[in-house]
Amino acid sequence: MAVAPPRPKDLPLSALRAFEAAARLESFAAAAVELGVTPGAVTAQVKGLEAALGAALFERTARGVRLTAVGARALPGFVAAFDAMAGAVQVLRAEAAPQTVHIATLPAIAQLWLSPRLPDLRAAAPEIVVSITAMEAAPNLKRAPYDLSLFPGASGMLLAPEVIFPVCSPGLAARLRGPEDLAAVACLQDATWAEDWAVWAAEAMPGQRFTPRGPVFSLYALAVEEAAGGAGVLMGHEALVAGHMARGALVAPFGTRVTLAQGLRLWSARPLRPGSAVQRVAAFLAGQGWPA
Amino acid sequence: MAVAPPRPKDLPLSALRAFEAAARLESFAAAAVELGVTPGAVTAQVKGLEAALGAALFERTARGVRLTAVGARALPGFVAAFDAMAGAVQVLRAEAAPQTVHIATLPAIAQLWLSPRLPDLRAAAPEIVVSITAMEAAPNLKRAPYDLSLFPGASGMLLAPEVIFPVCSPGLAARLRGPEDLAAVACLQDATWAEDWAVWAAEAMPGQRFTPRGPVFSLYALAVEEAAGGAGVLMGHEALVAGHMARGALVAPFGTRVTLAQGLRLWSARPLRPGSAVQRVAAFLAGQGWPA
DNA sequence: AAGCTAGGGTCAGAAAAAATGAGGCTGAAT
DNA sequence: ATTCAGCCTCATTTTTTCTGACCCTAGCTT
Repeated sequence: MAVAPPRPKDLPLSALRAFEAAARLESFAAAAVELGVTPGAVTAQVKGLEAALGAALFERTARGVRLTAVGARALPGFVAAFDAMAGAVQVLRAEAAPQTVHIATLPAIAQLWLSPRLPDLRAAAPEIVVSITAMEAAPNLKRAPYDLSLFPGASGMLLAPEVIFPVCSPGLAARLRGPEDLAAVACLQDATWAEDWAVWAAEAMPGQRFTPRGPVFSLYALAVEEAAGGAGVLMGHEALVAGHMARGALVAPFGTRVTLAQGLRLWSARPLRPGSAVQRVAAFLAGQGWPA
Repeated sequence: MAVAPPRPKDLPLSALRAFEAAARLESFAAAAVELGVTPGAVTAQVKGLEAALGAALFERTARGVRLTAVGARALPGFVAAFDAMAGAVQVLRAEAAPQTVHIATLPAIAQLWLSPRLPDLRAAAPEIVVSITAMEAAPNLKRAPYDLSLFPGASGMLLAPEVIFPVCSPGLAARLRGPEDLAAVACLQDATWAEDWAVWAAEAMPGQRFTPRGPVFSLYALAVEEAAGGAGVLMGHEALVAGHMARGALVAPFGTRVTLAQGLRLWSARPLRPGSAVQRVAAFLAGQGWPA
């Protein structure tokens, strides 16, 4: 005979997630990217939340959004809550699929560094399933569903230093006497490492202005193939062109090598449990010495 | 020119919420009640989550569900995460509507204890909006969106002891010589406090079996009105019938009063910030002495 | 043994929520 | 003045979620 409980419904979780992302990133557009939706969806979610609360959370300007005092005071709790949620999801995933390891990395690293090492890894630990996701920028490991990330950076476990120097096919190399000959050939560039040529030139040709001319690639692995095919000179990252150099497809025509401050580094989302699949994969990757 | 990121989509939050509730309560049916949906909806959510994970989270039996080892290891993280989320929502609500206080209580307490005191509260703090939600059982304050809860219980701040004794209209009282006369009149009962008569009878008529006969109400306030109208004898809760007794509508025909172990108590969801609307309302309620 | 009950499962259809896509507005930077 | 990045709106579409009705099983009751 008890009456139906007309309870005040709670706030929708998805709207809270949109608020948290938008507030943390201080941008609806950035939040939309993070959440994988369109900006309009974020607008709608936040608007719905504000309507439910009866208070504004953002101040909108033509240049973007800024948190109101109310929103700013509420934000830290949500950041913590969603961090905790993501952590719980990681634990759940690990429990559900204890032999699967998810790795996030740059496309170039995935193809040129990680991929050649996978056969050995499979041989060493055939029961581990390695899942690799390529992306342009390192994910927020507190949130994204990856166990390991492999990116150039300044902190984390160093897997290989970043040493760069021009590489090209042996045939093309025969026609290059010195760095000044670069002006006469195509200099392949990669969009991800747009600064490479300038950095190297500053070392190899001090005082001279050098503007590389040649095709720009968005996939470094493709640029490597093109260079091996004789299309031009590419700024090689040692860790990524080592395979091609070892089999003679690429050679270094000049002696100048530049070591970048950041190297290829490994991060883990959470402390590695000894014996876990993640820990074993990390140990394998860390143990990959660099073939001289 | 960057390729569209085909990212692995995260687990749906609503499914995680269903899992958390079902796992914590160890019952899909109970989770459905807590979430305000039908059991079928919970089934579907959990099933979807299990499918996404590729692992079973519950063992189903005809008598209910039990967590699997995987589910059990994942649960604590989700409980913590949803607690944090609810806390963040509370903060957000408080920031958005700092002058609103949400109180959860029994219907009977709402009508017979709280309601008569609201005019004084409004007079003392007219800027505070008090929202009262009646429910059958005390909510989980860590989760439910209430600032204060007012229920019979053993812990929390005592607002009034629970003293019970029979009450009836003055006219009916004149025909009652002693407790044994109760067998000849209607004994009104309330579903929420089904044990009241037995408890009181054990004290007032030791050794005798006493089974109250009379209508059963699911709304105590209605039973009080009926009793005042002469419909029978009701087991009165002092804090709730005081108003009617003060104006003579109800009288206590017998001298035996029984004090229950638990009293009317006030809980708050989180520490009271001095000067906050919640703190002021709590102080007002706590300061309500009991008219002798 | 038959009936009852509590707790889950399933399914089709309905309802609600969320997302899209196209167009518009604003103000800072060029 | 023009461009451009960001946000807003709105109608429409897509996806998710929920319901409602019914079935199934195991433990109790009668």
